[in-house]
Amino acid sequence: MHESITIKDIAKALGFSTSTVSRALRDSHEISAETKRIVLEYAEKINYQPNPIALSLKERKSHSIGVVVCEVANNFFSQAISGIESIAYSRGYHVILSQTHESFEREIVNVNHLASRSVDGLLVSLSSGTINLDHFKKLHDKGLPIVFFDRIPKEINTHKVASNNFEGAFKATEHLINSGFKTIAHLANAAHLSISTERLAGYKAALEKHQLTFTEDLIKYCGHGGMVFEEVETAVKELLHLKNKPDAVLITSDRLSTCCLTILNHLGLSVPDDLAIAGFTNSNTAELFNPPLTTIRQPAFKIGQLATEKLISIIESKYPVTEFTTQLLDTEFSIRSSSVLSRKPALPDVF
Amino acid sequence: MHESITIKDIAKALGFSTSTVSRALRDSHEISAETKRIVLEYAEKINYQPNPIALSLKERKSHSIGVVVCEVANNFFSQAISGIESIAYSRGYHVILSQTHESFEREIVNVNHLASRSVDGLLVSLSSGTINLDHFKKLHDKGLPIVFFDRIPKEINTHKVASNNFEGAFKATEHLINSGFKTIAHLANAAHLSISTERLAGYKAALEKHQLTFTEDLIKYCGHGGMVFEEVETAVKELLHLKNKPDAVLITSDRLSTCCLTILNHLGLSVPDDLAIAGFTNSNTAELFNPPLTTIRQPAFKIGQLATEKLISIIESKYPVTEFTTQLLDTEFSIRSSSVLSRKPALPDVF
DNA sequence: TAAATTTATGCAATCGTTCCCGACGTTCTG
DNA sequence: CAGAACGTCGGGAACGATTGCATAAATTTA
Repeated sequence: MHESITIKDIAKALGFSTSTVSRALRDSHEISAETKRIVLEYAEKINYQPNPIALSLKERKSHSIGVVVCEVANNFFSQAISGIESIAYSRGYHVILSQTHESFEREIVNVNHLASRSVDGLLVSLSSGTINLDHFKKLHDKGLPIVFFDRIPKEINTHKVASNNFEGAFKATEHLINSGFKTIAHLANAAHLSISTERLAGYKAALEKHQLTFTEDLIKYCGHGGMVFEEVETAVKELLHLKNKPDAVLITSDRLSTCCLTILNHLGLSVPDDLAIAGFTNSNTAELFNPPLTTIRQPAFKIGQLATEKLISIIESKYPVTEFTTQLLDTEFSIRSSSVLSRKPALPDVF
Repeated sequence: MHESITIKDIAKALGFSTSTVSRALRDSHEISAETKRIVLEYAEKINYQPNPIALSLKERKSHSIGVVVCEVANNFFSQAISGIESIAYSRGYHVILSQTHESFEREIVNVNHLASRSVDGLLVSLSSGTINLDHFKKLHDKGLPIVFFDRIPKEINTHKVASNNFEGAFKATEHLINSGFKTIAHLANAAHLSISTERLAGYKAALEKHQLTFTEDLIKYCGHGGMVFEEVETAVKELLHLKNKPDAVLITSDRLSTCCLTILNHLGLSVPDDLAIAGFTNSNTAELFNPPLTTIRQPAFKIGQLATEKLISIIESKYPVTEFTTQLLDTEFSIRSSSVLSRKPALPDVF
């Protein structure tokens, strides 16, 4: 890739100046039709490609956006990234990927690495290890466009796109209640994440609406979100040994859902008879599970698309953007046998 | 992000020339210790960050690698990308993502877009729509480092990393034979992909070894690799209506495996009694399926890592690389109930 | 016909950095 | 003590493109 041709080569070959060539290629009005033709034909012939890095330097714009997620190999995030890529591609932006592995330090390093002017904007889903947002605030104050998605912070005023986690959890919990379950546990990701608090709130609201008392014991947090199997195993076992043993559990994370099902299968427990399950997951195969899993599915692809559109709108805005939105997208609730008792028919879900 | 500080600002503030500042920051031997101290302290104080784009222009190196895959939201590829990111990150490279959606045209556009000098090398898994490799050859001849992984071409001489598809298919087929199945169908991705031909060869070899005759009818190709459900549905139904109806099927693609199981469940057929299944998939939840799915799993993460290491080794090589390797990594075979008859005990797998 | 305008092009600065080369001053060598 | 050697530093040309300004020729206008 060293003998790459530049505008200078064209100028030299054709006897023009570089400015004339540049303008001809850009179809400037101040270049004669004849000159344009000559330049364009020659450029075409030798397959001239403008150097994007030189352009970036000049325009102070890299035409690329950085994506910061905890893990790529995850149903939700890979779908979201697919959405991000689709929009970015169509708008002429490159997508640069980085993973935090739920580590605060890694998030700081990645964000700064991306931000040190090689990226026009950032698309971020917070890591569970994030304990403060200074690294984002600093960049945001400097004027770097940032859009948060899925795991979003309250403290930073910018566009945010996420699922309607409250309603997703509310609906699923209400479904469990309507299906006849009385003691509903809650298995969650790291407690401080927006997805956790919002889903917990939805869960609580559903309990309250149906006059079920909320018990702290029934809430279990798994800080690693299912990445550490033992953590989930302990949590599930603790739930099962409770005096007020739950008959159902709402699981608010993808990996947690599958982990929990695995654990119950290993323990030889029957789902839903011993313990019913409804879980947040973006797996495409929940229907295939044994038993088929009742799921709350997030519109991951759409979330990625919307977040990217909003980011690019900030990037390309002529004037500073000060009005920001937080957009919540509805989740998709699918009732399957993991939450419907086989021995006694379930009550109708509407009532 | 406009008031970003440059080496010039430091020079002006400190009364040095830009060259001195640059050298001081680079810890050049021709700068006095005292000057270095002053410059470094000041740079630290005002949080100077070198402009990577200017560096790229100067060094003709972007410190980023382009990844071209058909689909991010896919178990195998998202795991592979995770491996790619892990190595790239540790070696100081950015990962730029693009998807072809199995389209030839899109592959050409993406590859050229990435290659037009904004990327130091390319990591490619071919799309199923790819009918010729001219776009890669052109770039490869120009000196752009390319490493292929998973779906690899024969015609281009460079590093390649993939699974040992032959052996994976061979083992699984032999397992089906040893489990007592006589008529083993083969459900595959687009016929011309390396993964398809290699897996087909493994399948044929196992049949041959066990004196089973190979029948063309029993091979069904799904050009969209399971992205188009109807295509798979048609293929499966055709298999089921064959005069020599298969009692087992080897499925050689991730999405195809789950699609097929879904279809069989929908048809009310019992797996493995009506039709046994063994499939290539990188799903983490095959164990949870109904029935648990016998799988051939590819070391996706490792493949991504190795491919990236090889790519970076070419990129950073002082002299032109002419010796290339094709590395095949072993697959992981997990026998589960989808391939083991419940009515009659299976024959031992060894023998 | 002189002046004003338009047309088509070149010059040179710019983006932020590196690095070759030259210019000092000091110290060492013979 | 002259010259070499060294240690420090600045000037300025790159890298590849864009663009404001100047300029020359051609054309129009008065």
